[in-house]
Amino acid sequence: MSESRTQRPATVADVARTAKVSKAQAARALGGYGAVSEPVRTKVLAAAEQLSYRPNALARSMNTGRSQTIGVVIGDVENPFFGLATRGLSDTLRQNGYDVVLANTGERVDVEQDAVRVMLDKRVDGLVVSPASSLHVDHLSGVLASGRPMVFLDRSIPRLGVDSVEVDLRGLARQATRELIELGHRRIGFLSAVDAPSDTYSPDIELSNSSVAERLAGIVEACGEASIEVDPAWIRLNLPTPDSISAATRAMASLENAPTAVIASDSMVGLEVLTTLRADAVRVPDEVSFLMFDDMPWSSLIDPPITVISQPAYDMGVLAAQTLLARLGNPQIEAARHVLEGRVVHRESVARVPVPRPAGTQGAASTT
Amino acid sequence: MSESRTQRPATVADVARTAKVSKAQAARALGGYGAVSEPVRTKVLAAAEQLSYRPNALARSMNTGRSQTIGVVIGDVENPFFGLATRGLSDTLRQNGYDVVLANTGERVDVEQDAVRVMLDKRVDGLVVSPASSLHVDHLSGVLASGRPMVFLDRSIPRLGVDSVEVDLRGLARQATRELIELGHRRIGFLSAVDAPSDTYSPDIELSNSSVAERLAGIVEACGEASIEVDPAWIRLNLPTPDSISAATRAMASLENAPTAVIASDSMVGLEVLTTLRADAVRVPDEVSFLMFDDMPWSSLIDPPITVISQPAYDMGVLAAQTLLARLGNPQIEAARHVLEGRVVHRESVARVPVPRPAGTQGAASTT
DNA sequence: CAACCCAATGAGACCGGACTCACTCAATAT
DNA sequence: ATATTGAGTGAGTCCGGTCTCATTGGGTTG
Repeated sequence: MSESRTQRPATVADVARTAKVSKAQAARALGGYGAVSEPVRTKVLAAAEQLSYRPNALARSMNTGRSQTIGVVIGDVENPFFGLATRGLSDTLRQNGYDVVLANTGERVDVEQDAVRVMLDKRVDGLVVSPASSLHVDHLSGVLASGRPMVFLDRSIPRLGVDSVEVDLRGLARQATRELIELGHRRIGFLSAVDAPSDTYSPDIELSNSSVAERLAGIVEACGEASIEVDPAWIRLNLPTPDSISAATRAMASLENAPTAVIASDSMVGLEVLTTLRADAVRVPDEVSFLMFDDMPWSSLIDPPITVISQPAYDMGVLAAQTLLARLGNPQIEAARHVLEGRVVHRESVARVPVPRPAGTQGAASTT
Repeated sequence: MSESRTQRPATVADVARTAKVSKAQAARALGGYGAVSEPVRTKVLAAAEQLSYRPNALARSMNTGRSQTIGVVIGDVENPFFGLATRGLSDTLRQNGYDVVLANTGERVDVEQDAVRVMLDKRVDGLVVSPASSLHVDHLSGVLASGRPMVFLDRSIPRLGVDSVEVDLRGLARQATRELIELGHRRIGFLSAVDAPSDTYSPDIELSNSSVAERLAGIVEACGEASIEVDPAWIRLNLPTPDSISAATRAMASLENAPTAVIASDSMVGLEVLTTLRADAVRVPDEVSFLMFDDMPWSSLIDPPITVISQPAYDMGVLAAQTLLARLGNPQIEAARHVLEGRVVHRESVARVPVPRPAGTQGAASTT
């Protein structure tokens, strides 16, 4: 009854001893390589079974150099877009025998740097990154230098020459904005959580997050086409918390030249904007038109159903995984930008611009 | 200009050679252990810097036996509850120097078994599992036998004597159901995606998923207290897809004795139920009261705002991580069930039962 | 001045697999 | 009958760290 408690797991050597063969033969039988006679194979497998032998993946990785693990570095799994993409990634990778190490950076470059470093130390076979910044990329160049394949998800940094999987956010933003303009909107707002050098827009602003930069660029381009001058106050950045989004929404609404249409950079920002509008009894779309990036299951359920720019998040994850797997198979493949189809889903939160009312009656706040 | 491309990363031996000291001394200086003279330490660190040396975490893990990695095995990151919990886990673990390997089982036991096995092979230091089944637990006992700490999240399997972090779902379900009963409801429906031996309820049903079993038990208990007999047709299980949820919702609504209140097992099921009700123009709460488990940001945004049973998902992740970390520090700690506070958040989707109408006028379907 | 202590150091074992190399021996080719 | 082949085998190296052990030598103590 004196079973050795927490006995250390059996090794090839243990199996070999039990099967009364050499370590090399046991390894061959277990690893399925080299030449092994039938009786030996049988003995070894029986011994392995008996000792419930399991290979130590660490030891194996050490001399194969392959860890069967992929690092996934994203801003926030909590964001449903990334949640879904992560599932696409993890489903696909698992089917191909890879595990996923997940790192959540909270969109902080320093955390990202650290996460990437640790993953390289752990010898991941490849990385999927949604880079927090397109300005600080030394750690990403480092990945390239290490020779490990990498794929960017949702964002890209063209000069690095890395595979990327994205959606034509700029085009979609342009399209959606054009539609707003056709409906008579001339003042279009945009809110994003993105970390930016200034809280509002300026023509020469440089956004570190390329995917938000694209969204904004599309909006600005469409405005440009229609010779609409964009008031910096309509574009609010640096909104990492619900409270800041709420405050920005209110600030924007109480502008003398408040936007008649508002675009949220993602569903999390959108949710907060909508909540604030609801709290302030601002009617959508009668008083403000609203649309947001990312289609969520609830988008069509709320009142009014929300017009959205939909991205195939799950498929993006799948494609990113496939791209990475392809590159693992053949590192020579030329890097490419994979652009998936997104689309504007028209629902009921966007309407023709309300008839302008006499100045001063708009909003509750007094602006002297 | 003939830089060696993709040069293999520097090792301790390389650093030692460059610094002109022994491998052992280099290792000591880099590892910060043993006795190293100041000049040697300086030389070694300089050499390491020059070669941009990074320790190979695999090699290190091999003889320390610790990988600084925790395995997280859950049903579905896409489910916002798990998404949030995962963030709580990963934030906390990262702060303590641990990485997270994520596995998504889709609630399938075979996938879970496989995931756990691979993680043990990779020598994770501990596991956080949301067990898909409380019936097939051999692989989980295996984890225990391996001596690696494990914590259950959201679910528990008491006989295994494993730490768990949960919410008193049974109590909350009982409370919510009692409230429905007080409002006059006598026919209460329940829908869940959980994999079950039969599609509907029976008193001796055995659910593999303990957290759904608790929810259901709470509902049944409250009905029992009020001497309400539960019609099996009110309880629909085995609803893994949106279509099946939708169909079950419709089937339930067209029963002669259709429930006057419906409880959804989680927000994903709830969303689909609500979408179906909306599509069928069933008014909530005028015609059916509705409530669901898990509070989502959109719960209060839709019309009507949804009454929910809220669980502190993020905090559950944090606590699970802390519990695991504590056990890593001291394996002797007695296993405990950690029960966090959840609560019923009253909003507007629950109302007094509608006045019964004459038989035959209820629902569109003819029941002869 | 001998005895002793301990910081500093290098050689090398070790973790657990993968794999190379040299060798045996029976089956086939000449 | 002899040469050639190759399946089958065991000994031992290697991956890149960690860590033990024995040795050296400057400083302290009796």
